Amino acid sequence: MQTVLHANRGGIDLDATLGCGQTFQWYRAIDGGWKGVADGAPLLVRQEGDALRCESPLPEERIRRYFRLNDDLEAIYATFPKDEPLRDAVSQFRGMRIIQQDLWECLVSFICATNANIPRIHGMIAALCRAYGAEIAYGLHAYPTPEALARATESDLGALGLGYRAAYLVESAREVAEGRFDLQAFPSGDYRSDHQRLLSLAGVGPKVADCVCLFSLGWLKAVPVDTWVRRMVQERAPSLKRYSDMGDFVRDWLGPFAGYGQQYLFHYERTRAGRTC
DNA sequence: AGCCAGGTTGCGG
DNA sequence: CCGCAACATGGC
Repeated sequence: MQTVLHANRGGIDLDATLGCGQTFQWYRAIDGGWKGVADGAPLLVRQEGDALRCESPLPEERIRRYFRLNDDLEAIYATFPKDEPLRDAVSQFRGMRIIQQDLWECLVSFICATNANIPRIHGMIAALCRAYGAEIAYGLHAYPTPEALARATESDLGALGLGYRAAYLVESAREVAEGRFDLQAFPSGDYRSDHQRLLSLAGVGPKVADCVCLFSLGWLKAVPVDTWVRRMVQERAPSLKRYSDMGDFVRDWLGPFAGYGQQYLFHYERTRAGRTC
């Protein structure tokens, strides 16, 4: 079915939202829109001003939640510091929204994302979905379920070019498929608790756990400290070394929506450095 | 060609 | 707790 969904204050910048490195299985459609998978279902979406024209079997509320269309971006921007890099980033990508992805999809994405660049992450996940994900529309594959990946072997996934991530993915898939790790327990209501529990999965360290907290669990204060964020922190606080200290520094710097601010800075720095994907 | 990439792990101090 | 090397591979 087709629907038009209007974004809350701040509008929507769909290209930035889908292209800023928080999700990796969206493709530009011929009409200038995007096609992809949201919560396991196919979704065609095109921006029309401050609204999204969508075609999907998903109910409207699921799509609104996926794109966080109810977030009041103007209110969030108002909490940001007046620092120059962030002001530039916000003016350049006004309307970019943190999205709220399915937990397992998000885990798969960011376990694969470790120590790889964004174009390569696209390729790895595309190969994974083609090989192990159900075809849910013409040419469009869903993410593989935990059960499907649990049946694979490390060398099966290695053949897809995942490198050492293959072993982590199979191990974590088995933890979930065999009931030792309960996805339904998230979110718990406490950011620290969610973050710590995610660390027990193979291939999930503090940074991946923060990506999941921010991009799936809705913890807008979660700050994934990757190489780009680390560089920005070390320009301002060269003495900081520990992951948790750098995260706390960014939360202190950017405020209660630090995860949102971090994403604007991340995308700004990366595109400024010449990256286009 | 060589460095870098949305890091994590397992080791020794 | 800390620092550090190994890890597998492709993009640029």
